[in-house]
Amino acid sequence: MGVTRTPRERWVEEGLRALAAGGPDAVRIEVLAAALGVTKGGFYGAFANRDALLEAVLDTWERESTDEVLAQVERAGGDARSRIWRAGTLTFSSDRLLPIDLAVRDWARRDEAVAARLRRVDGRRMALLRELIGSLCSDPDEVEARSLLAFCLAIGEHFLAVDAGDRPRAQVLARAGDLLFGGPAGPGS
Amino acid sequence: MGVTRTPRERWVEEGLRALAAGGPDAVRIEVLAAALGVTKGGFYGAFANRDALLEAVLDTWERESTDEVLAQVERAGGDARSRIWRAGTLTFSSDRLLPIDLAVRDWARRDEAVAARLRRVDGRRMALLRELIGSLCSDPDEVEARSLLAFCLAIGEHFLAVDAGDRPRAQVLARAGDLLFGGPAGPGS
DNA sequence: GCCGATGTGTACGGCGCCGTACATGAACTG
DNA sequence: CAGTTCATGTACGGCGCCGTACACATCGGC
Repeated sequence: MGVTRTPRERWVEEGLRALAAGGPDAVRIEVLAAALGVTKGGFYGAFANRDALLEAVLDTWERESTDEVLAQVERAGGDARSRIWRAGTLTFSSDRLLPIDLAVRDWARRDEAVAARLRRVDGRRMALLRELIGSLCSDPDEVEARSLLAFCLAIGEHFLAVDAGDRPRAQVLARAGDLLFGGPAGPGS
Repeated sequence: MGVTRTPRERWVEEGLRALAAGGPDAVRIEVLAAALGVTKGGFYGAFANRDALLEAVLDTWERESTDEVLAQVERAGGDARSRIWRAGTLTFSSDRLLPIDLAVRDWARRDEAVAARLRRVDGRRMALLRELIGSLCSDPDEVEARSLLAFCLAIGEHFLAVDAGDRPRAQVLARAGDLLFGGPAGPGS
């Protein structure tokens, strides 16, 4: 029997690349095939159609963004502040996950099924933030507000298009982190 | 001479609608024409091609998002906190501007010319925030951090997909606003 | 009312893509 | 070495869209 030269994962991998680079409309079977150096002939052996590929792409993204990130944070341990930082870094400083995340986030505005997935993912992320910030701050309303701010900072920072002004972006972000996780306003730093 | 039944502004208006609903890929001339109840015949009298329409669409968005919003804020007056709130509301609670803004923000990730426009727009918005928050807070580093947080909150809040948890979103946002603009941590409220 | 100018409908060629049908060829089996 | 099987190449029909060419109609000026 012939060898499977292009198994599902390779299509998914290339699909993730295309999604990250150009959004869901850029996930074109014939384009992916060309990028993989094959024709689309074998695609329909691995997937029923384009939508099935998009589902598989989202499955992979969801698993990597939640289970794998949370497992790594758990494994590395550390105090609350460093866990927050690690979770944020793994998700939003990753050349792999970040652009996919931003693309999915926009996609979710137009597709309710994608929005439902994103709610699951963001829900788990917020749960982690609430838990960790809850150990730094006692007022539950304030925990919620700080968690939302932290998440919005992590996301919004990448959608924002401001030239760094005079200050380096990293320094401003560090200062913002102080405000949220225990700067002068917090319960202790 | 014939009457212009479908002047440039109507194409631009419909283009903005399509952009807001489905991103730049959804701005299809034949689709807009159908929505306007005409054929694409007249389009190429008003525009050289599809790209020219997209430019005009962005021009309109940029003008409405900056000059018009800033003029309204200026006209209405009020103290710093209420001006911030008004600017945010005009931009990010508008059924018209908000979805266009989110679509442009994603588009900018893939198109450098769009990114440059967005930098101009966000730059003017951040300048306003710096100025207003600067009147509430003296430390310039902290002004920068709070401005960035405020902007990220305004943007990220709409890209986030979290079900409200137990608390109503508006209440959490209000609490976050307190943290940024003069809650217990601020220089005075 | 007729004429020329101008906006729009219609028809066309081309392109890129989807999904299907079938041919091909490579690997395993005996 | 022949037969079977399976992944892939190739060819095709269809669709939606872009941009062009041209016919038509509608209006202004005379």
